Amino acid sequence: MATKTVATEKRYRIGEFAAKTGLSGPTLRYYEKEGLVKPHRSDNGLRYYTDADASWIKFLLHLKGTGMTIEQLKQYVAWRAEGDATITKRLQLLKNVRRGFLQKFEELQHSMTILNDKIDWYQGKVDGHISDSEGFANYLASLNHEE
Amino acid sequence: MATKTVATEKRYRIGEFAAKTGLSGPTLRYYEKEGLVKPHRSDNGLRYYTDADASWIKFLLHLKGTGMTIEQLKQYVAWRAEGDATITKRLQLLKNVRRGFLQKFEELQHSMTILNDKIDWYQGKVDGHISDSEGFANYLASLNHEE
DNA sequence: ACACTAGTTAAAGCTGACTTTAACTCATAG
DNA sequence: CTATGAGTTAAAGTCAGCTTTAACTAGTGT
Repeated sequence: MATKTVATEKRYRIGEFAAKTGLSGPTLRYYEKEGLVKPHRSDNGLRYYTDADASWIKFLLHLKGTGMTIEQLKQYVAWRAEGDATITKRLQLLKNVRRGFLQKFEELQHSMTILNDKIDWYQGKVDGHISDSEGFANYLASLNHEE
Repeated sequence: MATKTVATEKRYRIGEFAAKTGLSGPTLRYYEKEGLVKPHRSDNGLRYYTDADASWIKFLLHLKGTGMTIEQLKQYVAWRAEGDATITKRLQLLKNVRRGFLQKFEELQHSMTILNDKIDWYQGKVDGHISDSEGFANYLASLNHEE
């Protein structure tokens, strides 16, 4: 009789999985309570997570990183659970998220410009390239940057 | 006897100034309590702000936009009030802020890539370019994108 | 056997950044 | 003269997103 070998996927308990994903144990339980992730349970009742769960969490964190709130993620997850019928809704949601994100992104770039200008201005003062009396507004104007 | 005309700068009361800066009245008072902005007072005791205050607020909001917390802004403002002796400290603070910001910015770009890919993937499903069975992980791999 | 570490739950607490409320005054139009 | 609207203060409340606590159980190393 041949022995059947089952390729068993790696099981991560919450501590190991927390380290793997960069989240804390409590945060993982919190996400579970919110329905964002559904870990499995081994015979002894302890949670375990798989590599597939890790990919899922990473994807969620990317969505979160673009500005989606936990509530929006919950909505997304709920639609996902409903199956293909909700694909257009999910697509629409993600497109809305992207619109908001692009808007925020432009503001970030502008803020970055101002921050860089200010750093250059301070650096100029420190290095003596900019006169003691030249104000930042003047300096910005000289760069054709606003605000 | 010639009459001396003083060019008086425009005075904004809190409501008008709130509209001008996009902040709320309460937020302006909150910022004042935190020492981030010092409005002036007219004879009747009401706050007023000037265009210079507006520039200052806009600059603060840009710094805030790059990830500085209110606490960091308070530190910055405190150093500024101490005069030129703290210029290197301020420069250092802003450089630290920039380091953190650039880090976050890269993560944002990565998240953006993932979001775009996901949207394209859904779009492909909706348009029928992507087979019902092709998973997102596969799709990402086909683009040489990770996670 | 006993300590130590990791896990379990529900619930309360925390942080940052405001927002809202309460109770008031002051300036101006009708 | 009184109603309206904007301003004033201090203090309490809100919200998202965790984090901490309390009180417990279960598995592992010496």
